[in-house]
Amino acid sequence: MDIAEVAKASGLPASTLRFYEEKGLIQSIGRNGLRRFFSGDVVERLALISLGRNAGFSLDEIGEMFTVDGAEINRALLLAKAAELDKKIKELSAMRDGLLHAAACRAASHFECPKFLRLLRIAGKNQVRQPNKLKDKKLKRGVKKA
Amino acid sequence: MDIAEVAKASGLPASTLRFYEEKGLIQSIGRNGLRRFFSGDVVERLALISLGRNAGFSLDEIGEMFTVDGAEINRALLLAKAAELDKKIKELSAMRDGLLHAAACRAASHFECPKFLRLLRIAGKNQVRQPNKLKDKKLKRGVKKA
DNA sequence: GTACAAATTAAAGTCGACTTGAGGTCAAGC
DNA sequence: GCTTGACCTCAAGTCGACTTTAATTTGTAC
Repeated sequence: MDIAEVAKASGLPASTLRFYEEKGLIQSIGRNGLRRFFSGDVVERLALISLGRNAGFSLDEIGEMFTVDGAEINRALLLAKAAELDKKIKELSAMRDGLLHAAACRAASHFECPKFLRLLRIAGKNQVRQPNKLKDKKLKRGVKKA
Repeated sequence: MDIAEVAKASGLPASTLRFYEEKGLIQSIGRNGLRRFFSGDVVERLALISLGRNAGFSLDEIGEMFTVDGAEINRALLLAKAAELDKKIKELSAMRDGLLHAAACRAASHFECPKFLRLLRIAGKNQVRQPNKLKDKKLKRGVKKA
């Protein structure tokens, strides 16, 4: 497939595909003159990458996770990442419950509501700071605002 | 409390506190000369902000969510954000299961494993692109690498 | 054989969330 | 009365993940 086809199939702009190739996340299977040529597999790989990004992993992490070093995958790393996600899921659940409660609660300030405060503390447990995330901004191609 | 006390109590650097104030996320209750003076409440508010960041909301979103416009809170917005989190939670769960499976599965390439591919597709449903997230990098103060 | 849409490169720009740096103010201790 | 350390402001810098731009270079259709 040429880059335009991959772009259409994956929903990613060609510039991103080139960028990913440069980072080593995907590979073109050759060139037709200057033009890259990709195997169909790249589309699934891109899906996996998008998934990882969506789950909050950086491109570098994704690279580590899904590269076969030799023939042996980094199983320990995958398990660690799974555990990370699990923790994150618990935090998000607490946050969601907090929001739902805040929307329903009648206390003028949430800080006066013991239930809310309790959720705050639960969610605050083993918290991990991170740059920025989730936010859906540049959902230009294919995906519409949630 | 002065800024150093808030910094210690919240685990955030003073520079961040100034930045948050500038963005309108927190307020100092006055000045002692040049020096800001904060009420103790700000610490809980900061906890809430950290929580929101951790859940993937941008500072602007957090501002919208937890500002009392008039006396009436944005309940609809809170519900919408809760729903967003709920979706995210489902995606992360699928991803986690995918990782766990990948770590256990014997197929040389995951792309040959139907179970993995199925998880891929499930998680890929109503996906939402986002800038970058989760990653714990600048966890300098208080919080250690996960 | 020529035009042109599409691909290529390298470099620079963007965005959010902070951090860092330079230069200045001020209360307290010596 | 002067140094010091904590705080201040404003501007510029950083980081990850891309995007944009400008200047080419084609493959392909006519």
